[in-house]
Amino acid sequence: MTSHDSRNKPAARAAELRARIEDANYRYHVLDDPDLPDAEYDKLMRELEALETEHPELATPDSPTQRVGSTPSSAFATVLHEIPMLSLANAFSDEEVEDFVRRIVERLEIEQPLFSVEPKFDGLAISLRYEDGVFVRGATRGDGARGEDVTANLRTIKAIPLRLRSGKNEDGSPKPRGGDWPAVLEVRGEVYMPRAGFEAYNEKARASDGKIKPLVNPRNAAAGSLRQLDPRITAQRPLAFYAYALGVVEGGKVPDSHSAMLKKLRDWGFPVSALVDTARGAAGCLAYYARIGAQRDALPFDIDGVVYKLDDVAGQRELGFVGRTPRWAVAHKFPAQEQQTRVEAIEVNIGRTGAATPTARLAPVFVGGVTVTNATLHNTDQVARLDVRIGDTVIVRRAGDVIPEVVRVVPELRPARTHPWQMPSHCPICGSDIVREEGEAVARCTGGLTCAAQRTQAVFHFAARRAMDIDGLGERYIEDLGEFGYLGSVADLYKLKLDDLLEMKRRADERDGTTPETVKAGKIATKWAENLIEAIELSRRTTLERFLYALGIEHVGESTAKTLTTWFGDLALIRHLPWPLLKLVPDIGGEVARAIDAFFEQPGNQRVIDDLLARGVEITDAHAPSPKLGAKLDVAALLANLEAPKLTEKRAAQLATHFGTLEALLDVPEHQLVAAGLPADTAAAFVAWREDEAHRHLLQRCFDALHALQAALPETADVAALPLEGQTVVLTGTLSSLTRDEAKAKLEALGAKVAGSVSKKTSFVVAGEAAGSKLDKAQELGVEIWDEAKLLAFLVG
DNA sequence: CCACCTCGAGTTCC
DNA sequence: CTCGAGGTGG
Repeated sequence: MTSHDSRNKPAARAAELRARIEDANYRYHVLDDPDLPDAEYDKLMRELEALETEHPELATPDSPTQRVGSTPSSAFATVLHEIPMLSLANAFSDEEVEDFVRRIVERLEIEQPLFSVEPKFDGLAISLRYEDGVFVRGATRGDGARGEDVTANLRTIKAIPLRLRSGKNEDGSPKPRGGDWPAVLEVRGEVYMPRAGFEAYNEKARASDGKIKPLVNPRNAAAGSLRQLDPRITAQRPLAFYAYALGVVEGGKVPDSHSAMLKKLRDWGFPVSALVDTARGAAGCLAYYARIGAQRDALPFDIDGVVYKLDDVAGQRELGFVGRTPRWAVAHKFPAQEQQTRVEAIEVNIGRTGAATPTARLAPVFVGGVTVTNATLHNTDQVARLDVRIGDTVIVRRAGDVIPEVVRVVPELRPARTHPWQMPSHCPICGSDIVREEGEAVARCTGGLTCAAQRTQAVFHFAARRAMDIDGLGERYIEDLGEFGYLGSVADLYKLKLDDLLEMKRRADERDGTTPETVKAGKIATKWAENLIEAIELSRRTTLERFLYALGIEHVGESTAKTLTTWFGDLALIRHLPWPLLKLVPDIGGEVARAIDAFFEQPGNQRVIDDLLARGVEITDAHAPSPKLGAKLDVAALLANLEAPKLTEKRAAQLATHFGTLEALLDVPEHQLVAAGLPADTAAAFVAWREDEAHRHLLQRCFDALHALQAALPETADVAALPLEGQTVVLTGTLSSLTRDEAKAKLEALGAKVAGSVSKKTSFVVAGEAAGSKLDKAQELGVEIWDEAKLLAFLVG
């Protein structure tokens, strides 16, 4: 025996062991036909481990022993999906499926298209990347464009091959070394937890006396398991995997039909569901749906529908996408799971604006994978429509996959002596009147900020991530701070000291009779309070947009806050604008303008703003009003906005040209109005209107504000017109080098308005990969179309 | 005046 | 996510 041989002997044995183990995995997970008893498998694994320990140089990253790494990570890196991970359009009825098929028939001009059909697994979509046949990275779907790197956790799933098997020749003989896979291959599929594994795990959890927490349902279990920071925990979870799609493919060819591609994936070592099949036309798809639906409860895993994909890849390419969903595939969902339960109470929630929302408190019921105890009833009308009463038995369903809703009452199970539910006349929190305005769907508590519920919600909104972004200020803390008098208004947040928080906590603990954690820990645990103080401190520097949104003005959400910011630029101006002036701005109509005006007219609100500024809230992006505002500051338009009787746009224009300024109108005698060409009755009506003190005051405020704005307006000479000023742009398809949000922000920065749908007013459409109907529409209307390259060139130049 | 679109607000569960 | 309501354009 040569020394050469003795060096290679362990290496040869290791390779042999790996091949045996991989083959066993393949037979078990892919072929579903195990040939190696568990004990034997374990023995091989132990031998391989021993060998690799003895000869560390033999250990390779794709060895089966390397499935469980040992280093818990502290966070998951973000992975960009070069080819976005799709979301599918849903179909809930036969008609929708028929429509889907008809569209394909019409567009492709083919009869009876062939579909690759498969179950829709209820798990977690992931993407696996193989380079030269070796698994290098795996990521969650995330938002489709970017997900989280969960490679270490995915490695622990035995159904996921760490390296690809050689493909087969036509005659079934294995390909030579290296296989026929592309140099880079991304495989998409679903990680799921088989029901048996789920049950077994929970059995163990129940036996563990609470040491192991039971899993809620297989779907959440799969998602939760992949998000474990420590792969050793993931390794203990019974996870499996099915492949069903491809992502990036480089340096190699893949079959040109979906079904052939799935076969190929199987050869390469990926589990592909045995339930995948092909079907022709809508009828074939619906038959498949019925067939799978009948088996659903007996399947070893959860599914929530079936998926139909046009089998022919060339056809897929031709059909393209609408937004982020392909036109060549659809998910046919099983009907939402419905359950019966009892309404134990109907409670009223008070929102930030005082909106009183009835909520059904339900006997806990397991629907669609979660235990539901609450369901919103939206408003009084909805309760009346359903005639839900306390004590009723109702059918509950999870609408749109998430939000529980009461579908109907089961009348035959209604107990005796019930009566229709009525909105209480007084707020359950503060006792103020609950009033429903004429023609409105919502009833509101009139308590305003004297109502603890509204105050809490207002502060919660103020602190929200998209508002002032005070991290860690949750509802409970806000309630406690309010209860113990630390929060008269949101401005008091910026007065809080560490000691205040600790004192608040002490009193809350005392009230609840809980042992303060500060004592339990044996030392003073102040970290949370320090963090909160720090978060409040960080929130001080903010933008006008966030600040306005945070104030919680009725009808002013993120978008309107942005509109106000771009047009007026400066809080000092905005806080004194009368509503006729606000109304000059596009997208701000009478309702919104009045709401803003009314908010700032409240002295209490002005004081809160003063306090916020005095306590160090700093708006970092104040600027002069938009130069565009100059054109809007038109006396005629402003006059028309006053809504004085009979003062139509035409009359207003007449007055404006004749008198030039608003001031003149405050005292101009009636006969001069007539002399200016106004009909006698209009002039009289105007003078009468002007008599009213409130109206005079409004006029006064209007011209004060007009002057203030005109003074603040930048010199027109300075106006460097933004390149996309006045242009409306629509984005469609997927851009590869930047996200839609980023593209939107960049275009807006150049003055463009980014709209959602194409009309003849659209200046141009930016079409990314797989652009859909918006592109069609643009072509139809002859709207200019840019591709990504042109956009990038423009953004750079 | 109506149809369409966009925005705001409220909501559930882990 | 879904509903209601406000704003705008045809």
